[in-house]
Amino acid sequence: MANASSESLLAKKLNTFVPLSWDEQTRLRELHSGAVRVKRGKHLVHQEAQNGPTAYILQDGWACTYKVLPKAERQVVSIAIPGDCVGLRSVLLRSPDHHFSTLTDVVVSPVEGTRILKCVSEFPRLGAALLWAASRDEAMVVERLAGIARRSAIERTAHFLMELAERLSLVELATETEFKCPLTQFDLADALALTDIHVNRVLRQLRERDLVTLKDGTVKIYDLNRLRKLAGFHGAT
Amino acid sequence: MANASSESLLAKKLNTFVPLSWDEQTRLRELHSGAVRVKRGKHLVHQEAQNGPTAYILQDGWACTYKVLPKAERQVVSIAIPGDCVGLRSVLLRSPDHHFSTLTDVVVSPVEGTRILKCVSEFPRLGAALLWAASRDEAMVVERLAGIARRSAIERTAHFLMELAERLSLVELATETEFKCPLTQFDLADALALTDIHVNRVLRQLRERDLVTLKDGTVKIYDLNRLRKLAGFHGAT
DNA sequence: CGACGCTTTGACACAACTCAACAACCGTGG
DNA sequence: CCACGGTTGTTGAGTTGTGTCAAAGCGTCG
Repeated sequence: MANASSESLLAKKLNTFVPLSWDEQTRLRELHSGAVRVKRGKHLVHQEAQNGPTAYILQDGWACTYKVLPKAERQVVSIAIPGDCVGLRSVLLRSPDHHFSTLTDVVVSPVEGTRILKCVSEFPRLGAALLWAASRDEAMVVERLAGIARRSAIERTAHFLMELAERLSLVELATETEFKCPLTQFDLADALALTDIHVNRVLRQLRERDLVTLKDGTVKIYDLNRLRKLAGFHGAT
Repeated sequence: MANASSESLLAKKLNTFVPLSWDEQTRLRELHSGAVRVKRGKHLVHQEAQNGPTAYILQDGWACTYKVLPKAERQVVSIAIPGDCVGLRSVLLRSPDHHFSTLTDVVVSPVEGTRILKCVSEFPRLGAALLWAASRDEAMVVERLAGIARRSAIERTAHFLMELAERLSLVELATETEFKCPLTQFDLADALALTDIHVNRVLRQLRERDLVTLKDGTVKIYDLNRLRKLAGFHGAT
């Protein structure tokens, strides 16, 4: 799973929203110059340094933010794919109290909050783009809330996979019919609010209905229309 | 259910976070000078006027934001009580695609987005306070997500009531043991992701266990400690 | 008075969870 | 080389929490 190109995925994504000038692009590039490798299953400590909370730009690999409840295991709040920022909201707003962890081996660029804020004030359009990204995350949390609340396990799963497909294709990590997905069934369970066992059964159903398969870390979509209908997926946040 | 005092509830709430100067207070007051009555069950149209999206400051009564899914009924995303802003996030970020509606007869002050933004840039501390309020909302959405995902119906309900109690006491609309709650069991069902029928059963259980009652629009808490334990409530966002 | 909105209750169905195995696939070390 | 434990996936049998359907009670308001 190599980084697709030398151009930053984040830049690519933001570009589809607000076309960025060359100045802005380079500045963005500077922001995530320092890349760090982190092993899978690690906690990204979002340290309250003197420079405010740290955000992480994901260059490669997947991560997630989650919450732990007293009794149950963790509930994944959002999944981050290459080109996403983890902890951006914590910088813009002040929402602590959920954790970040890596789902695969990962390459990240830590960015101190103050640097982001400074950058935003110097390049307002960049700020607008980042805000867009943040509000997109926000919208996804709400969508997920509604989904978990009101969709059946199979609809939820279908929807989740389609959302992933859409997001991944924004950074050119997915085609119409296929993409890599390193999530285990445990991870899926944490994200979908199901048991790992039930995730397995649901995946079987999806397979038996010739809709999607998830095998060896790759998702293949066989019938986009029926899948979309099942998920009640509207797309394009 | 009269407006508790001549002082704005919003001001009261923000004050507990950032002490506001007299200037800031008056400016805040100016923001919601125009009060409008709206009947219960109305849609608050969050019109995309030339002045950007409109937010509403709730002076009196309750409202909610919700999403509608293709199949199911609506899912309430957040409940707004007096002193809250509806649609603030839509102003700061750009998250449309959920709706606002009133749960009771209501008194609101519509505020155009641009006015808020202007005010924020002139009075940064006020901005900080508003951001705090927004991020608090955000945190509650996440908490709700986790709750719906991982808590049982009774835990969820208990938690929800405690959250309400805490928020209401911030604007002095709740004592330690009692507060007014105009929500019907249908409303609760929409918020808790349950059926109205099951809400009823859950409320009965809570009553039979001598924890809380909801009767004639008032919630009475009988055993705070056990309730807190049941809900896994940590309080103080 | 009837109509309507809200609550309460019961009987039943089903989706998802729990518990319990087992199979396949690693990488590691003897 | 094989044995090993650890991780992930697969499947079955039985349980349970919620949803569904149906009906009735009770205020209030017109």
